Amino acid sequence: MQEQYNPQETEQSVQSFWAENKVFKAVKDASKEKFYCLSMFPYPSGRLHMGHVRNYTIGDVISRFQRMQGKNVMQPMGWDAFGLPAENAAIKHQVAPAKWTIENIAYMKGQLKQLGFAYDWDRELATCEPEYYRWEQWFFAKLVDKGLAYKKKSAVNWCPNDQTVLANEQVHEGKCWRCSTTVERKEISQWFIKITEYAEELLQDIDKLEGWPDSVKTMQRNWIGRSEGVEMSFKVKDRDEVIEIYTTRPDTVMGVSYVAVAAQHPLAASAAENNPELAAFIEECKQTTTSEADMATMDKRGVATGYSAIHPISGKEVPVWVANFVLMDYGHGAVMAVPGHDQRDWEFATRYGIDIQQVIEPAQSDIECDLTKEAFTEKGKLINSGEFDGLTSQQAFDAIAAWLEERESGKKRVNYRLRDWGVSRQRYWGAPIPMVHLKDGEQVPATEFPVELPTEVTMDGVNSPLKNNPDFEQVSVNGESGVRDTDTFDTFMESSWYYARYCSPRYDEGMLDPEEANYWLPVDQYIGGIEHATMHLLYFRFFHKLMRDAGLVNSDEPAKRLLTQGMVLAETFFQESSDGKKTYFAPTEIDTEKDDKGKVIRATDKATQQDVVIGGMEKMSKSKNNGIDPQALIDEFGADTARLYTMFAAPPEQSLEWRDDGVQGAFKFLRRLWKMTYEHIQSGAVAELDVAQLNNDHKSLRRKTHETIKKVTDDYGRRYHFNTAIAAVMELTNAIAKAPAASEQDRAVVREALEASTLLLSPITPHICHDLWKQLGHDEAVIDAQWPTYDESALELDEIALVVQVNGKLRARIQVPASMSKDDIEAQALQDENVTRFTEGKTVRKVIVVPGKLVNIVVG
RNA sequence: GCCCGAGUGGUGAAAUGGGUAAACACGCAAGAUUUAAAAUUUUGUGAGCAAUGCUCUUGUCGGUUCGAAUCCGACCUCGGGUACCA
Repeated sequence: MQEQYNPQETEQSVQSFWAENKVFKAVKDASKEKFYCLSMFPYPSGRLHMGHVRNYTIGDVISRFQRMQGKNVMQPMGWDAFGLPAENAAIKHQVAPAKWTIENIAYMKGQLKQLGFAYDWDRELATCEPEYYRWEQWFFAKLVDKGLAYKKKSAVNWCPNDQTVLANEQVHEGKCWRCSTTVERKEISQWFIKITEYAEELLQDIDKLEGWPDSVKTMQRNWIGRSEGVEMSFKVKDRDEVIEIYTTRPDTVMGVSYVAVAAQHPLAASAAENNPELAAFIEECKQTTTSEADMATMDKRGVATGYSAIHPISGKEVPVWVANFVLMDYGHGAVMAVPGHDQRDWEFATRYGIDIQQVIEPAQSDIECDLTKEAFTEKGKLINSGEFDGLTSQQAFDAIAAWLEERESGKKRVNYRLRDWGVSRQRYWGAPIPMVHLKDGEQVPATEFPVELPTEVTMDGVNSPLKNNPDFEQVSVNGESGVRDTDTFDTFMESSWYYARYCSPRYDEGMLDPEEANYWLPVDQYIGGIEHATMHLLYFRFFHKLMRDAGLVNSDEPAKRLLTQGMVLAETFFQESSDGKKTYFAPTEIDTEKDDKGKVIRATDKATQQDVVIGGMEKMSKSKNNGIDPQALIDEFGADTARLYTMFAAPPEQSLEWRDDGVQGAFKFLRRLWKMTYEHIQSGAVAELDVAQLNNDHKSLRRKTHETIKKVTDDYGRRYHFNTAIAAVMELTNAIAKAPAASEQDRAVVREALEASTLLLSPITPHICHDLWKQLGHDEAVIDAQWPTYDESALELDEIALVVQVNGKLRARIQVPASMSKDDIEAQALQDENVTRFTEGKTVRKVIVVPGKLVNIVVG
């Protein structure tokens, strides 16, 4: 054994050992319990950043731990290869998206290998490969046949100058990020998948997700947004139209003082014909983005149509307004407005001088209700509501629904906030939507797959290379000539089923090999960023149910356990040009000045020495250019240090502001462990451990060893708190350093402690532990070693330390025999000198004894 | 705006089901070693004070409890998501 720890040498040789022996190849084996551990695959943006290192180290630690527990572990890796950044890079660097993506994959794969992750690389896949997306296209065609996919008009962000569709990310403060033109909404025809048909099941099955964090489950419930309400119609006076609305507060219906419709509502268009003010307003409403955050924070405005609607119960006339906050995509594009009992309606009514009617009064008189200040939005008792007066909100819900139902002007209805999934993207770098438009206007699925995306293309930044490309567009289906859809799929499509494809990635007779899929699925542990809580993780669950209903898998949910890692954040720096365009700087391009708390207070561009704006801590991403590349860290200290430091910095679920202050410390610890093992081996023969012969020093180190095994096993297997697992091993190694090593029996106890440390750390720092394990005299590789178990008898204590409090304040510490009774403990505590100082002259009112912990004496 | 989180020493954090606040590290200070430095190593390190001890301290304010970082209420700040970034 070498005296010095040389991470580069160790890591290279251990990695070759793994590769040559195909140590991580996963093969179906019905005799063993399987464990499918999956980390969310990366978008190949160019280089790994610390968020990736953190995510993949967590997955690797869990995989290695489960394997040492005897499970048949499968841990795959692949690439979420389609997406917008490739198109942006293509335009910026004049390189085809496919080429750029493939080069990035090659580089990042090299980085993942350097980090020593236990992947079965034979299962690698990239979503831009035709062998992958052909099955997605095939599956979509099935959904079309089943009526689960359909086409409808829907709004996109449109840049009228570039004549192109923009993603929300490409719109900054309502303006195009390239040319700063004001962005408009444009309605275009697009494909949708009926996720709403599965809304109820997606909601109900959240209860089955026992291993998922509550925060994610709550977010999904709220996202699906089930509500019970009433649907009713308001006739438009002197016209044929009817306005359909949905409300969750039918109890307030007698307080309706206007009806508001979306700017895109047909009634708005007809009213605008003779109303230039309204026409101008509708035109103006086009100039908003499609993002919900923008809609919700914008100034709420409206214009009256001049039409009146007839209240379905009272028969009273109320004005019809067009309002910018009513969404055409949600419900029927119209709402009833009750300013007395809805805050948004109240603000709108106050602004435009519309009546505010109180129809609900508080159930108790001590609840404040002043409609001149704000709406009263709580439930209560009905007033000013004719025959419904006196009912509670709850009773009125049913009574009003029944009243409407009898007269066929309304009914109860369950509604969901969840909308159908729009999957059409007017972009090039994605999986082509396999639909063909025939001459007669009919749209039919392609019959041959894949519908291959041409990869030798040039991007001009405006038009998709698929458009006006006869080689791609012209096609014949069943002898009829047609034109292909030139849109591509939302990239969430690919990431919704990759986990299933990993089970049989080369299978070419179908989307999934049923035997493999049903052996490995569901995923036992899924790991990824919390930012995916609603969208990806909902589509992922939805797709699993679609595949189940197509007979491809036999489970209801795709993943048993979910670990959402907190984001790795880093400071962002940018400069803003006069037209509002932001240029982001990488942290390496910036010099910073920090205050004494380490907060950045000034930043300058290294190249120009100009000040730049400090944008705050944000998640590491390509678009903010704030990713920290782990390469320098790996080059200097090795993968084990990078892995150890990342795991030691914080528990996985916590977000982490990146700083590398402690990297040296992690490296130092590994060097110390190496040296300690080296010295132990040099120090001479080791006896067989003889438990009967142990002295107190031996017992104490041995107790520490077994306490550590117990704690670390719990931290890995149940808590997923790797930072405290590492701290526990550090404590153990500190104890080893202080332990005597003179006799053979001394060294036997030390040997046991060192072997435990090596095994316990091996999931986190697998390279060094592989070497140390061999040096400690084992033939098998550490990855094939059995996870250690603790010896209950080693944990036993004769005496325990208790804390004594007086009125909740710590006053004394006492040593008592472990078997002492509560009464005797109480007596001993009351006699303690440090206690009597505070109890003297006072009455002891109560004594609380918490076994094994403390005694609290209450005096007064 | 709405939904979900988080806030503890100079710093990263720990305290697992209401029971000793600050484990384990980083940094810093002093010592040993060294011609010197690095490396290594020992000790100290929440704040204040009349310092063998006492008081205060987990974003702020209030509450429940023998006992609160932990539970409840209100607020402040930061992060994530908000349906075309992935």
